[in-house]
Amino acid sequence: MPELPEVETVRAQLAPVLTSRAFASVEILDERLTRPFDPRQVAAQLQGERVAAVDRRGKYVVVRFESGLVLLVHLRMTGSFLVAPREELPEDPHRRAVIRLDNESDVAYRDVRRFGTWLLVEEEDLDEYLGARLGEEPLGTTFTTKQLARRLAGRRAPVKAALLDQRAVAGLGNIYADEALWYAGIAPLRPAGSLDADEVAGIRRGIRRALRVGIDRQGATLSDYRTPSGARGSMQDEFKVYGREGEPCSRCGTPIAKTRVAGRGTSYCPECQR
DNA sequence: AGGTGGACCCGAACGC
DNA sequence: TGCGTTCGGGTCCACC
Repeated sequence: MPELPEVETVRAQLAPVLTSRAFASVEILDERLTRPFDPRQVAAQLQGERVAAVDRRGKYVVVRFESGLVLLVHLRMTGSFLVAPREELPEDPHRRAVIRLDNESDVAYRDVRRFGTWLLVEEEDLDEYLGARLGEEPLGTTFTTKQLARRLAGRRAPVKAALLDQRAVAGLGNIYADEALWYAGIAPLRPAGSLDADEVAGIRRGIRRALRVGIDRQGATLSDYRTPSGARGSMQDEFKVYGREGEPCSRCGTPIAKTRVAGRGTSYCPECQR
């Protein structure tokens, strides 16, 4: 599933393809993608726009145009891009949109489960939109132990649930939350507000470590995820707990356990996560 | 107010 | 073999 490392990999591959190019034409094939807005109108607004930059915030891909228009893409669970030379995109029943650039490239957007979204906003409204939904960037300088502690203080929810709240820290999903808690040696069911300063510091380090490893490996490919060049990530080979139920913990040898936290499948080591 | 659980989707995995 | 059922995952929203 695309979490921060997967989205960052997508951003990094799309940036050189899109930057300074204009959208010659845009075709949106699924009305859900732009809901509640009319896909024909969104496509018309995008046509002719020239890309100034491709950024990322949390799990959003942020395509900035020279005009000040911004396209916010959220891949949700199965969204992906594929870049191909003009007219060479393969057949794909799950294709939801096609961008034809003003050079020799086409960019397809596919999404099996159709949860992904494209939203147009004006640059002046961007910070308000993202600020209402997202906390700090976990790999940025403003993501401090003190800042994270403030976000967790007083919360009775399990720390795993708190880390999945994008307003606490932006970009973690089910997989990297579990990985981060394993690195930190903290049990996922611990009430978020019960953690002391050292434990919060450990979680901050665990988050950054899990995400950095994920970016290094170009994300994790479980079933659908591909980078825009069609490649698979290899983070799944580095998982410490996710999907490793019954296998020995690489730190202490205890079999990895699985439970449910806040309605999510949650993998952890029952021995060395306290 | 803060926490939980359902809805949205659909392919894969599972059970009979 | 073939069918029906369950599951999962990010976010929003209704409900407690």
